[in-house]
Amino acid sequence: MSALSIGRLAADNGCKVQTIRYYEDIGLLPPPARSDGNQRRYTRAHARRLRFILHSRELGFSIADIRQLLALTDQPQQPCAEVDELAAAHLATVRRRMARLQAMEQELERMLNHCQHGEVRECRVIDVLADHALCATEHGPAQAEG
Amino acid sequence: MSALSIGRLAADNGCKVQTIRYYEDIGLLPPPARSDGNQRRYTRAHARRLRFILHSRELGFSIADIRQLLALTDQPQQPCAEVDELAAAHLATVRRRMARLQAMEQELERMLNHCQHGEVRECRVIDVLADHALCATEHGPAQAEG
DNA sequence: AATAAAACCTCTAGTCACTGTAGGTTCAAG
DNA sequence: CTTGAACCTACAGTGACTAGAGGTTTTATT
Repeated sequence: MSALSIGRLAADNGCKVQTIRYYEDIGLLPPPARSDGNQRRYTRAHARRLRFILHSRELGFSIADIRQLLALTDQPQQPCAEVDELAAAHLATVRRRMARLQAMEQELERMLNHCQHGEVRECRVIDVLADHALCATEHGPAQAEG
Repeated sequence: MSALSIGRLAADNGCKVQTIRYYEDIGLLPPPARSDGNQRRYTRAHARRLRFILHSRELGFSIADIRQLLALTDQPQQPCAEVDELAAAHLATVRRRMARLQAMEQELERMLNHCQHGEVRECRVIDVLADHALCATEHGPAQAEG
């Protein structure tokens, strides 16, 4: 009878104790049994589910996506088209982010290369930041989750 | 004599009215003069500063970075080494994020390519999410600001 | 068995960079 | 002079955690 404490579960899987409690709060991890003193005691099923969540997060899936993916795993005999769609949509998002970062990278490189390392008054970095017309690319707005 | 309303300033520069008020709140934009009826009236200097902020944000600089950059522009006769350092550090951050996104991209591609489009029970996407050992790369944790 | 330290508990607030809403006031056009 | 758009302040919410306060339980050592 594996009865993991929350600290053990966290250490085993490389996350913080608070993160596990958070996933329980938002309903991603089912509430585990409790000890006589009200401390959480996890089974291997919990550990599996936690690993799924953590790994999906590492691959950039949102909590909302993961919620859906977990729901789909509870329907093992259904076709996996929905899973694939979710993953494909996420892949597209990742690619959009990469494109934006690439545009940023190019502009940052460009401005650093043009800087003469003199005074701030004549600094190319400052000039470019002050005027988008000096940019070579159309870089969109910044955005979250890399 | 140019006396821009907040709505005009926002429209001219492609941001939201609230964003401008927010930048004032946190001390990035100086409080402008007010009309008799207490509405904000901006000068071209405000517009310039706002564009600097917005453009820096587009290039992925944090508000903290921008605060520093703005402080440096107020010292035009100083050497621009600090500016360059900030930009270089940011470039490094951008590259780290790109590398992480690239790892994600590879794994997502791989799992989608291996999926047989059968049932969830045997879906490669689900399998990989459940077990990091099935990954080809060491992809670190996700993270913010793309 | 007693003690002390480490780990656990709940609850709340903070992070970042905004965005949205409520409830009220002012401005510009007709 | 009226209407409606734009403005005002103040506060709550977003995502995905993270950190802290203040108190309880477990575990290890003596």
